[in-house]
Amino acid sequence: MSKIDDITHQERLVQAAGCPMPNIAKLIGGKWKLIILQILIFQGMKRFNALRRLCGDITQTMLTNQLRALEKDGLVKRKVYAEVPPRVEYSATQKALDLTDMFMCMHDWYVKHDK
Amino acid sequence: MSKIDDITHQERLVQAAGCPMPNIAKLIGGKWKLIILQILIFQGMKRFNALRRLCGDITQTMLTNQLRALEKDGLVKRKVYAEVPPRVEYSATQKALDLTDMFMCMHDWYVKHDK
DNA sequence: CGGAATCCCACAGGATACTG
DNA sequence: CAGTATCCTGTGGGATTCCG
Repeated sequence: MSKIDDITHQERLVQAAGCPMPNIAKLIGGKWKLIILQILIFQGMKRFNALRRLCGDITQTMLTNQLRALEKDGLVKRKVYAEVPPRVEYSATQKALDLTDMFMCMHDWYVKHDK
Repeated sequence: MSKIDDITHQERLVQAAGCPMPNIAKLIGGKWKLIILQILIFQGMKRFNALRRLCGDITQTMLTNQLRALEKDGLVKRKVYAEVPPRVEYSATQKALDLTDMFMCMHDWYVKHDK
């Protein structure tokens, strides 16, 4: 590792030490948000009921709530088609896609320690 | 990026897509665990009351609970000194230190999107 | 100082029914 | 199909007290 990279790394360490976790928890905390985001980020756009099935045993109400919150925070895009029966498609925004690295870190860590 | 690196990256993406988030949430979810871990990882060993102050307004009971849970999951080391008054020091285990990358990802993401 | 024991409650999360 | 609208419950988290 070069000297400049080393300095950059140290700087990132210092910065990360002060990162406000409560703010992050507001965005991606709770029982379902990471699950929903993982699906939309790695599997792409999904319709409501498809997402519902992939989430496991989440209820309609809860899925709606979580999706609304994620949408409000700019993590999920909601596209409604004017059709009958109705069709609504959910997908990850760029902001959500930028969490890909974090998900991979989590996965690598999980595999290393708990698999 | 070389071809082999590219394949590795693709493979990591596929793997991460199936990473069980509920299991991870069990380990580092909830209101306090990420905060506690962040302190111990980036600031090193802390005594109980020092940790308490750094956490903000966490109660003794809750801090004890969270530390016990983290210790049980191998994320926190607890060292008791046979002194009067008692002294207990908490520190991050290697398993917790391996979360450093994840914290930096979170921080970079937070800075990019919400700072 | 660093807890354990108790009691307590708001609210995250869930079950059910109804609807455009 | 993709939602609301209600009502309900469990538990994550908190306040207080006591203790070695």
